Order: sequence, then structure tokens, then C-alpha cells
Amino acid sequence: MNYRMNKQVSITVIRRIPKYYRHLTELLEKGVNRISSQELSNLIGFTASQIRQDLNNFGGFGQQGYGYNVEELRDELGKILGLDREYNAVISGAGNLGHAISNYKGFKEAGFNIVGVFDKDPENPRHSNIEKLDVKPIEELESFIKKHNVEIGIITISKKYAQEIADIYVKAGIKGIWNFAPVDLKLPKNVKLEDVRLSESLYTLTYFIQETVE
Amino acid sequence: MNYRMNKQVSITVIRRIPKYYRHLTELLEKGVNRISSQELSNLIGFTASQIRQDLNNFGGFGQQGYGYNVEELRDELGKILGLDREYNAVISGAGNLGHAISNYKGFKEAGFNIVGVFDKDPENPRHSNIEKLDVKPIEELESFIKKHNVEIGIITISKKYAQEIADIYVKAGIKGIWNFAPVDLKLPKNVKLEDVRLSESLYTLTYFIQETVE
DNA sequence: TAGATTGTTAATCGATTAACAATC
DNA sequence: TAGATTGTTAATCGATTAACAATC
Repeated sequence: MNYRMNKQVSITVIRRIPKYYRHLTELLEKGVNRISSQELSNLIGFTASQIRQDLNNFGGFGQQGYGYNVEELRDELGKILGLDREYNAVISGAGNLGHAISNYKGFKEAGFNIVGVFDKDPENPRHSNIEKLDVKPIEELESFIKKHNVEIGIITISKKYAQEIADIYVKAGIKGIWNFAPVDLKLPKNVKLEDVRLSESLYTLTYFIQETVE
Repeated sequence: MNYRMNKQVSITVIRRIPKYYRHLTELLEKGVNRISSQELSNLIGFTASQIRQDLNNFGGFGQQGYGYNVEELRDELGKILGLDREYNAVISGAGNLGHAISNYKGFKEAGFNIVGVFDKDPENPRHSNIEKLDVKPIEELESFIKKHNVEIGIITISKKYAQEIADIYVKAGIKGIWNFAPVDLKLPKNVKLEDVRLSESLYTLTYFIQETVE
């Protein structure tokens, strides 16, 4: 571990790290190898001061008079986010959303392997095979997770079954759940939860749309 | 307009409103017709104090000694979010994610009508028809928006074409863009933008997964 | 060395929580 | 009326910005 990690870093800061990571990755692809907090600020839109504060939660990645080395900083942030290794993941819910995540190349490239897709009704033709993965019945989920060293459980199944799936994930010893169902899952605190709230995002948009009109 | 609206309400508050809205909708379905800030607190997890502060940004929806009327509060928050009317929306990008959004019943029920789906390559069998909607070529997008009173443009197309689509949306007079592509769209400020950053969400999860291990 | 830019402390700003008077 | 619970002000806490000494 290369970076410093004293006091608990606030969730507000953590949620900005992936944004830095994405921009640094793009800079790297463009062949930029050095950047100052001010230049990053122009790019991302956070203040230079905030950027320096954020990064200093984890250590002094920069160099006075020079700035930051793009590749080094990107790699360090990648390590902080845990992106320096691969993860096996399963999806429960073989609808369109499950398909979308399973087929998305970007996740594979980032080191996320979708090793299994499960559904209540695997024979439904609408849930037909995803790429080269068979859709398996939920009954096999728990043993599959244990056998294949699965750390991440994705929930794209309907709201109705989400907690049931989460319970299986927990029982099988999964480490984190990425949940797309609009329910508040109850989990033991050693299992991490990240919710994607699509409706909430959409409703925020309509709020601002009408704001203009008034 | 029934609710008060003085000073600009902060984005932090706004992003909590859909959460209240969802819980109140569920309470209503369960037949609960009255709730106190303390009971809401137990349900949602925000403090009772914060709930009262949040709601009072928009007006006094409660009654001392009684609490809040569930249906009335839900409806008021719905109005605040602009959910008291329908919206026509189009999707650009007929991949799995486009399909997922287009087929999701919840959006239809909430008043969002997907009136058109567009793609660079509408003949691609993988982009085959979505429910009963033909997938149309991008060339028809601008005129379609103008003709069908479309207010919301959804972007589920690849990163590469996202800005191009956004430009067409803007030119056609769309009011808001719901963007799933991992790019920073450049838009005039009268067009509202809401980004869904799936990767950023996933990377936050891996951060917390490894946190436990260390 | 001189110039640039970080790392970090201090100041400010905003958001959350606590407390309680108002009132149903 | 007495009890409950809001609406709202004041206190606290945390996050952002400003400023500048350290240093490459």
C-alpha cells in the first residue's frame, strides 16, 4: 500500500475520486503526463483548492513547482478505489438491465468479470442467453457464489425479489451488493451496499426542468 | 402552485425529495394516512430534525400535534418534483440500456412516455424493435422532437456519439437531458442535465469492499 | 536561483442537529 | 385542556475556499 490513510475519509470525498480517476485516464490516453491542480480544476470543475485537499487525504501525490504526474496519480487513485485487481461478480435478474450491465465492455476492461447470470425464470425467452452465459435458476445461486469466488452481487431483478436475493448473497458470503431495485435492502454491516436510484435521478431532472418555467 | 418557494433550495435538499416521495408513496399504498417526522425518520434514516427542515423549504405541510398527512405530502412533493404531469421522452442508443429504460414499467406509470427510440444503426438486429416502437435513424431525431413535443432526451448511446446527440437535442429545443454516457456534455445553461454515472457508483462500492479488508 | 505549485493551516461558508416556543 | 408535534431559531459540525509558507 503506497498511499497514506489516516483519519476516515468522508464519503463526499470518496465519491469524487472516481471522477478524478476518469479524467486522469482520459488525460493519459491523450498522452498528457503532467498536470497542475489548476489545470485539473479547469477540466473537472472542482476548485484547485478542493482538488489539493481531496488528494491530500491519501498522501502527497504531487510535487511543488511541478504538479502531479498523470500516470502515477491515476494509478494511486486506482489502488485507492480497489481497481488494481479483478472482481468476480454475478447478476440476479436477466432482464434488459441485467443484459446491459453484462454486455457493457467497460466493466470487463475495468476488471469486473460477470461470471454468472441468474433469474427466477431462466427459461423465459426474453431472458435468453446473455452473450455466452447461460441464465441459471436462483436455486443454484448460493453454491455458485461459493464455488466461483464471487465478491460482488448485482441486483437487477424486480423490487419484489430484491431482498430475497440479497439474503442469498449475504448467506453465500458476498462482500458488496450493487443494487438497482428501488428498495432499502437490509444487510449486515460487513456487507457493503451501493444503490443506483434511477428514478430519483430522473425526478431530479424534472425538478430542474420545471424550475426554469416558473 | 400550492407550495412556498422563497430562496433557492440547495441541491442537497432537492436530491432527498425523491426519497421522501418514494417512501410516502409506499406508505400510501399500505393505507397509512398520517405520519410524524419521527416515524418518517425511523423509516428513511434521516433525522426528524432534518426532515422538518427539508420540508419547510417548501412550506408548512404539517400540523402541530398531528404530523403530516401522507397523501397530501406525497402529492405536494410530487408537484415540487414536476411529477404532476406527463413528459414525452426520446432515447438515443438502442442497446440494452436503451431497451431497459424503454421497457421499464415504472417510468411509464410515473408519467414518462418514451415516444421514440433512435440509433446510429437502426437496422442492427441487436437493436431490434423495442416493445412496439421502431428504432429510427438519428437523421430523423431533430424533426421528431419538434413534431412530438418531446421535453426529455435520454442518452444511452456510446460515449463517442453522446455529444453529437446532445447537440441535436439542444437544437431541437429539448428541456432536459438524462445522460448515461461517461462524458461531460457541453450544454447551454437553459438545458438541464442529469448524469447517471454507473462506473462511478461501482467504483465507490469497490472502495468500501477493500476498506473492510485492510 | 527564480518561478511555480504543492501541502497545509486558517477563515468562511453551508448543512445538520438541537432546542423550544407556537399551536393544533 | 393536556399532549403531541410542528416550524423555526440558534448552536454545532463539517466541508469548501483562501492564503501562504514550504519546497521542488
